[in-house]
Amino acid sequence: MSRQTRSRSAETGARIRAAALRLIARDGYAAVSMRQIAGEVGLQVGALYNHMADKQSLLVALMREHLEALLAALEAEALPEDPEAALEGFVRFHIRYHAARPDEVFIAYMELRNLAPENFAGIERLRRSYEDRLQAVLERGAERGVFAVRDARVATMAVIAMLTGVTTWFRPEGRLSLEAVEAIYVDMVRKAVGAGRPG
Amino acid sequence: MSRQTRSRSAETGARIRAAALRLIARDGYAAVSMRQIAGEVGLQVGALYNHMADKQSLLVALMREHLEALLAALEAEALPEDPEAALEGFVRFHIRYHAARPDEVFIAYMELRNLAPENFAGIERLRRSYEDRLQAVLERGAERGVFAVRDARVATMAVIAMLTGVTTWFRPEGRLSLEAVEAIYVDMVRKAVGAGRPG
DNA sequence: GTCTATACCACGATAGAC
DNA sequence: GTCTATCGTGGTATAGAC
Repeated sequence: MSRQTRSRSAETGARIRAAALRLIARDGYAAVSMRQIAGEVGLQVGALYNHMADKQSLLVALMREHLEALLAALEAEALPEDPEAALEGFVRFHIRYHAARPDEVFIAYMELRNLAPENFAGIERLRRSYEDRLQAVLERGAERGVFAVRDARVATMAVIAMLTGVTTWFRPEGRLSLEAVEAIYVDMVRKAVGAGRPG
Repeated sequence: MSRQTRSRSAETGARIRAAALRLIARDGYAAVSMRQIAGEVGLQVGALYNHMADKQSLLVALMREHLEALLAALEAEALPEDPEAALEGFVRFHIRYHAARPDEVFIAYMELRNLAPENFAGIERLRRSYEDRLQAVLERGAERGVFAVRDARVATMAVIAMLTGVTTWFRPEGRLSLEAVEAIYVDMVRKAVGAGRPG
């Protein structure tokens, strides 16, 4: 009854977000209409507004869900304490997680400008919190003298940009397996931050 | 006369593209209306169509102009033949050129999905041609044994993603000067591709 | 919670006077 | 080459019946 109603409603909301995710990743937030999303789910436009306040909050929900899941997954990874091992773990995790979710990644990076300022701030905080995990690894390695990093913040941004870039060209059916790509990036990132060098 | 008319017309076209560049970089192609662009230039909507066939060809013109200028500027740079020197030259050039043109860069990377397929192909060819300049440097270095690169194509994509990422956070009034940022990236990129190591 | 119907507005693009 | 005016379409969001 009430439980069934609630669960059915929650399910519809999830189906709406799933459809919106796919459409927005393909065409962009501004180019996707509420009518399109409704059609994809088999609803009329008006029914969407039983599940969200407006179009903007739909976008916010997609980004927030993605970033919170990303953070939770990184937590679950439980990176080792050793900086070199933690760095390799982070690189492999980031590539694997992002390559598996190209739609979410695309939206979270490209649709930031469509967020109202108050929403932008919250999303940026989540992203920053993710970046800070990598930065902490680099700083720990630098302190211990196992990494040679001139500026941990810049190195963090450089590594994340490099890794996220994989989603723009990687195709599962392509020349290289994901495992092979991970290995190449682990190698490049390790070298970039001066890991494994004679002290 | 006819010359004046032509030059005035060309100038209006340039002002339209400049306004469109700024607006599209800020709000996205789909979110910017022809009316907005016209208003910015001080024209009525209809007048825009004296200078372009439609909205799509405006976007194509912006991207094409950017990528052609980028390629020409790289040519003008005349990278040295020595791989290590050429790599440093490319890194500094790419960061400097892109940091100075955030609007163009943003559009060229983010609005690809708004291109009709036939336009997409041409734009992608230009981008690929730019990437190939870096790839050639990496391959030459690898052949001579001065770089340690497992896969030149992947390394190319990794380096470009890393460098272009600078535009997402760099601010001239920020903590680091552009010169300082360049130096940090030269260092990281050199290490990432194994330059300057004992043979 | 979904439906039909609609309010209200903005869109890209074009026509024709000047 | 720019203007005014308009066509035809589709946008977000809401109202009220069921």
